[in-house]
Amino acid sequence: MKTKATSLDIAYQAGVSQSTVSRALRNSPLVNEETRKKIHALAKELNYKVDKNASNLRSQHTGTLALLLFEDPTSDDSMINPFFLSMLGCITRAAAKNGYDLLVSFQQLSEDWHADYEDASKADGLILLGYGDYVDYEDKLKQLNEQETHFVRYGTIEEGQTGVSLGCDNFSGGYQMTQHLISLGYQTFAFLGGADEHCPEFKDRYLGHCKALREANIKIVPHNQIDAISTEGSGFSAANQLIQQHNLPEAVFCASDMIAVGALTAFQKQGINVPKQVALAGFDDIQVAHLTSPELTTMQQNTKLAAEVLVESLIKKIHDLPVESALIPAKLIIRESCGGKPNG
Amino acid sequence: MKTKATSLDIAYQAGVSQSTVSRALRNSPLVNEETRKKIHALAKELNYKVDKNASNLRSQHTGTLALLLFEDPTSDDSMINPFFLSMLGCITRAAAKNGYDLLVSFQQLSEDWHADYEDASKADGLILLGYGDYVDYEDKLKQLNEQETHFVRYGTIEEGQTGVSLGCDNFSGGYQMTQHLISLGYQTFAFLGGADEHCPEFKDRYLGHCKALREANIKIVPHNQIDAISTEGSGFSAANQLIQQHNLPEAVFCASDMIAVGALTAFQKQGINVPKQVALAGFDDIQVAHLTSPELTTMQQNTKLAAEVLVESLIKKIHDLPVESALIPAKLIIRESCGGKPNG
DNA sequence: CTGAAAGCGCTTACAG
DNA sequence: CTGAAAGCGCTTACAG
Repeated sequence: MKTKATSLDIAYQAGVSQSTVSRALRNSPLVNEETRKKIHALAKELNYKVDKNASNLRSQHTGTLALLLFEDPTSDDSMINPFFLSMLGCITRAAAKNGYDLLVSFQQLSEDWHADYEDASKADGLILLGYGDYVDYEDKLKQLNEQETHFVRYGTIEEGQTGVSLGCDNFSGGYQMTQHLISLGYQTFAFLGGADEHCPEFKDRYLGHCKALREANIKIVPHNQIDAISTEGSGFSAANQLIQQHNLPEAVFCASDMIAVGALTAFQKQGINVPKQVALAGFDDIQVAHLTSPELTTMQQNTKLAAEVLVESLIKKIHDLPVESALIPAKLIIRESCGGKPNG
Repeated sequence: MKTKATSLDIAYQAGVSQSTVSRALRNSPLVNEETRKKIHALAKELNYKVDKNASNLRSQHTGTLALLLFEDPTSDDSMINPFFLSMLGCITRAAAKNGYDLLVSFQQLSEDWHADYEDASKADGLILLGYGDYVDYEDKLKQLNEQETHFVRYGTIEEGQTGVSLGCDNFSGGYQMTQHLISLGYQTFAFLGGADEHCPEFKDRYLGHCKALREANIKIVPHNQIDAISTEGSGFSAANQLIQQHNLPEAVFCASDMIAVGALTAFQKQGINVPKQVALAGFDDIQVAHLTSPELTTMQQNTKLAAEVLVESLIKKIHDLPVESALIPAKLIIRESCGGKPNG
């Protein structure tokens, strides 16, 4: 085994003290330009890198962010929700852009996630991501807060909730989509997706949906709201249940694209044409949304922006700057699955 | 700011030495069962976690793996290749299963990736992932090897290559798929995807394709191999180029599903029916493959297994155990896009 | 601008 | 089974 170079080796070869090497490497203005250059050259030559554990231990911060991804326990073990996977990609980029490393961890198993990362000095702060049932997590979030652990979560904003939450404007998204469907002339509706406090983002989408319906004097049919989690299989089942109820509505708004994709298959298997016999809309604008046939009309979440806001807010929290919860607007993407004229 | 509990705090409260606390917390058999329990209880009460930086520094290993994801520089900035995103998910799981944390990093920018992680004691080893142009990287890999940095890469296996490589059996995959197409009665073929040393996995798929063709005495038409990288847009362009060449072949084998998805759109825009007028096959079996219409016949990569092998091999390397390069078989998934009878 | 010294919070020989 | 002590490789007051 080769032995790794340390700052002492460099100090020895440069004929300066170890402190000076440390300063030079961090480009402290306290160091003479020439010695600084000499030391940098030597470091490069010896393939020296500052030991992160040592510097973290000494300076008491890590320069890394931990992303904790909560998965729907019911979802297929091998598959991660594509929306979160894409968020993960954007967050990694955003973290790198801000000079932080990113530790990624799936959290369906560990019970101790609320403490494992920042408390163990693995990360300076946590990003919580997932269609998590924050009702269940609330206690742990409280505990995080008491321990002064820095965290931000991606999700809904609620009265009196613990910590900072960044999220998509689900209510307005549900509202906009429904208005669009109404403007297309549809009169009867269904909503596929859980709508209670255990799936708060879906609930907000549903509430926005209902608001648009009420404004247009369209009756809300309670049994046309059918629970589903964000998987194809769940969307498939929910759509089949809807079909069996008879009186198929003219338009079906799904709480997520994954649900919509499953519903699309269900309709097509029953010989029900989308959009001619039923209009179908999703939410998220994941990649598959424009690859189905018909292409899916949906509300686009701006994952890149969301990731940046998440990372930047967390960094602010780490530096004890004030951060507010905030909503990120969703954008209506009109394609083929609802009839009307596609705009993109 | 609250001050974090240290092992000394626990030692004080438990009335033992700090060494004993350290031992107890790592469940050393050297510690009396009762004191062990007392210390664990105290740790929980005080919300104590072992400081990773301190323990890593002292023990000289990190318990984390770094995943370096090389992206096709030409691909859309906001979008990560879905195949690698799914690998990422599986690798995170596999790392967790083996008790390691995972540091994730995209590497299109940094020049120093070959040293940044293990040398800085951020990780015990590196996983290299991406349709990377390993021709360009070879020098850096050599350097990694010289520094005795532990790494494994996901990719092709080549004569005299540096380090351990795990990958899909692309050659056999290309061969199998082509045999399947031939068995369906197709006589003329195109291959969409780069086939030179800069995209070694595509090249192997192409070589397997050619072997099957030769065995069936089917002429290989060089201008029917059209370069493409693994994006929809590139697949779209390649298919359009093929269409403009006239004499559309009966079957088009795409080097990846993303290419196939783009090609499908191109064919459909030109009113060319898939599979009636042209059969279309992909590779990877990414999620969208079964959502297109017609559903895509493809070669499935076993991402879960690949991730586990990758992680386990790297861990072996870290422990200086011998590791061999290995190929993971791909599986033919017959759906609709090539005609014939779907099997699943 | 530079150096000597302390100390971050652990793990691990060493001695008992 | 337990404790006292050294030391991992840095950063950072402190003194000059």
